[in-house]
Amino acid sequence: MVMEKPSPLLVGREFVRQYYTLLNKAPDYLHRFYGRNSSYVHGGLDGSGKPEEAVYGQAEIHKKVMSLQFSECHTKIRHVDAHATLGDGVVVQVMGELSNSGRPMRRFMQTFVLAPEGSAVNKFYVHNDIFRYEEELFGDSEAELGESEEEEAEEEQVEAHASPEPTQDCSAGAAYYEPPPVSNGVEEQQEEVVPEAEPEAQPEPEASQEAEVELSPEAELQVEEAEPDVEEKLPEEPEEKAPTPVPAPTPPPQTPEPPKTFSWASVTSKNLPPSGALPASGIPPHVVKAPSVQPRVEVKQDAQAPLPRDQRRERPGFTPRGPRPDGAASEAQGGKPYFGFKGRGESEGGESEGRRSVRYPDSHQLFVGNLPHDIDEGELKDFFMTFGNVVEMRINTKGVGGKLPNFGFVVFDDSDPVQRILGAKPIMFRGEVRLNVEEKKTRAARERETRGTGDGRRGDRGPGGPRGPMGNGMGRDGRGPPSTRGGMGSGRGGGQSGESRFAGARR
DNA sequence: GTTGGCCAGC
Repeated sequence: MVMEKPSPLLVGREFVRQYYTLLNKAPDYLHRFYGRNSSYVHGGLDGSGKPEEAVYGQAEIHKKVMSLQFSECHTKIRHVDAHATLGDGVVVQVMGELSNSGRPMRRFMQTFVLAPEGSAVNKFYVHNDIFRYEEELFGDSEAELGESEEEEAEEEQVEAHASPEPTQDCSAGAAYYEPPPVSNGVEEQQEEVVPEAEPEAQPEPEASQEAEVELSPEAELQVEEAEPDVEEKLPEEPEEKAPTPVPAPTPPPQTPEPPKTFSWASVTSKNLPPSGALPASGIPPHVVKAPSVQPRVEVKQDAQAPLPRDQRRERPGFTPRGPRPDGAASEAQGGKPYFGFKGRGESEGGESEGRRSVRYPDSHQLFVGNLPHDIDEGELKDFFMTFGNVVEMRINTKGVGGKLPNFGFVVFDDSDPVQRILGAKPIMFRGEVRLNVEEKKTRAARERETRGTGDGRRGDRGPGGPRGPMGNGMGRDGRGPPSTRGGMGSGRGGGQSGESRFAGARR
């Protein structure tokens, strides 16, 4: 009842982020997103030039994925649409470009149907994944001009084999076609239709209207993985769902032990993502392309090993934990990275609710100066969402005497985006404004700088070179370390990439 | 032009 679910868009976006990150970093684990009856097709043409058919089931999907030999797969996401669909699922459509193995970017469109993973409210698995390269279908002929009948025919074919049975679940539901009692439809629309109008910027939860009723509350709690491993799987969803005649053929996880609810608390920040659109405005759409080389996805290790706590708090995404929930034990490696949100009604592991319990280390925060005066948080957030998951942000306009020195802080759930951004300077906003992005400094740090600049080097970066694995985020400010709980990421070596970049690069 | 807000104990 109480558990509010995140908006479809939010789900979609986070999923997209996780998916393409995994695709980049550990494609061999990609299959874990899928279930036993999932369908998967990833472009390609068969011998006769027809689009390839889908494969079904996690095992097959794994094979398929492996055969595709993803390597250093980079993705630029141009747009993400996500709608609530039957059976409490979410259908996600992604348009973007993908480059595999250093080959040139190719435009694609990909559609996912995320089905709820029965036991818990906000967990999903990929039930359908349909990926097509634009060029393969539009390729040589100008498809857009005349929709020749050939094409239509072709399309039909595709559908024909592409979905022997998975369609069932969806279409079956369609038969009923009852306007779902759920409020989804509503919020859904709001989000899309009125992206900008959202009251997101407000830190105050009150700002909510129908739409974000569900989000704002949990926005406050950053539960992260502060909570124990225990995932509470609710026996069933108290959610009011449509009569779903055929829920989902087999949300595989009938097993009483879902791998682990990945807490996406971080995702649900106080700001609602205004729209699914990425700032195609004028920026380098670095989008989801995974950060640095460091395979931060320790997935590799093995599915069973308990994750060190600090790893878990990084990105609540992959780290597949348990054995496969779906009983299809034979298939490749264990569990699937179901991804999910942690509704506030859900397992908080006894956390204090409504309170943000985690402070983000400076290394996750980015100071952004030289903001246009008319900017609003939604816009800025959208802008930075292309680099990573923006968890919090604030635009500060403590104008001095009428002038508005516009600056703000963007908080990511990880330090990688910050490093990437710093490494990607200059950051152009709206194609014309050069944002002054810097690692957030604390006053102490700045003072130290201003006076103590003894050597040319801007102090405090590890004397041993630009590599201090934990030079970031640990008690730099002399105000005490972020505390056991807040001190995240320090264990992970990744993300220090652009370091040398911003040393000394300030104004 | 410019680096928030902030919890909290020996």
